[in-house]
Amino acid sequence: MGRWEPNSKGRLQDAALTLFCERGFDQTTTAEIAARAGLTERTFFRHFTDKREVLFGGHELLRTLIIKAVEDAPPQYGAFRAVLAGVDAAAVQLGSFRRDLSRQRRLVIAANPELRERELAKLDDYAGAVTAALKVRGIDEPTAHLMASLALTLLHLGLKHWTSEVDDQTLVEVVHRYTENFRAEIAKNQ
Amino acid sequence: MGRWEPNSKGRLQDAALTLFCERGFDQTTTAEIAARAGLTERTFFRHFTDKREVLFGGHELLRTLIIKAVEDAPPQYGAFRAVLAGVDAAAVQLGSFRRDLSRQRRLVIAANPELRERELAKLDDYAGAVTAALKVRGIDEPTAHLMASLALTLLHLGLKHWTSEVDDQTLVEVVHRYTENFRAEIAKNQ
DNA sequence: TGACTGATGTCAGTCACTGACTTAACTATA
DNA sequence: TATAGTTAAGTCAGTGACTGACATCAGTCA
Repeated sequence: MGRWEPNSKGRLQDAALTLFCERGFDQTTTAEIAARAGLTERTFFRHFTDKREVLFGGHELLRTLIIKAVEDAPPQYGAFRAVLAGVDAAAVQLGSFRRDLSRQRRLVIAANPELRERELAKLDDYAGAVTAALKVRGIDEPTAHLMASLALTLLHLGLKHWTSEVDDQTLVEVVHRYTENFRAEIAKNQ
Repeated sequence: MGRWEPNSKGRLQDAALTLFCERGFDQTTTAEIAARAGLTERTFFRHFTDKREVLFGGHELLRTLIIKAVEDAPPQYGAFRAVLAGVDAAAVQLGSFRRDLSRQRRLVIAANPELRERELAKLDDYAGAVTAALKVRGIDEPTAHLMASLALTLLHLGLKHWTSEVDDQTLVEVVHRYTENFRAEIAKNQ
């Protein structure tokens, strides 16, 4: 056995989610989270840049996943289809998580404005990466930005539905339905 | 003359923008802003819920303006056109501000992640309001959300261009150009 | 064996933000 | 006109997120 219990970061994340569910985000101090994980507050801030960040693990992984899907989309795909390939990849990944944990996390975030703000920032970070990937495919900057933003909104919406509703659709199916409705509405062009 | 100098809120906003430009957001304390405005820190927090908020005055006004434009769009307009009417209204309003002040503000926000986060939250707030207005027009929730998000991204992009570039286009013109490019790209549908 | 590393602890500090209470000019009303 | 209420501030004493500097000590490597 090592000098310390292993996986301190993961223990902090688990402790935080549990406490946030029990008492709420504001009613939980970083010292309490650390104590529950058998660590000190100072160590919490070595693993996470701030209190909110503890809820957003796995963020970089998802970003690289999306980007890769956009980059690897068939070269004849335009911006819209390329970006949808990215959304699909993310939806498959997110849809493979335990739905109940995703729902817990969503409830905590929904209950707190600061956390919603951070979630938007994460989405924007993804969107920035997707924009860059689209530019490599020859799309002009503003259009790339709009497509990226559209894609992430789509994913976000789908995730909200998937974690709140109790129907049989997979996350991917939900996203596809939303996409088609949107495309039809734009095509009307009136 | 009244007991206090008038327009304390405005003085705080001016003092904040000046200090943020001089030293940066992080290097300025709320006490310093208050002192420069001839007030105390406690009063700062009576006017603004937090330090960042001092940079986002006029927010409610712009929101009602956008919503009204969406609501007042001709009934035969679909979601896309209705939402573009909202963008136009906002662009006209924002485009009427002094470009140099808008640029100052943009530089401060761009230099600080917390401020960018708050700006995204404001955009999301607008988007939520626009979504509601679209639902009244009979648009289904997810499509309304996507259209609203698209509109606000368009506005945000245009504003970034308008405050950074030095060309002759008005904000409204910039937004229209972006819109057309985007519509064309989606219409390709490949 | 001894120097080095790396994850953690300890401690003291700064600063955003809040609650409770106070102050004094303005306003309305008896 | 006196008085009571309102309002926009000030004062003060917190709490808690976050940081920098330094200490510890099991494991590793020369």
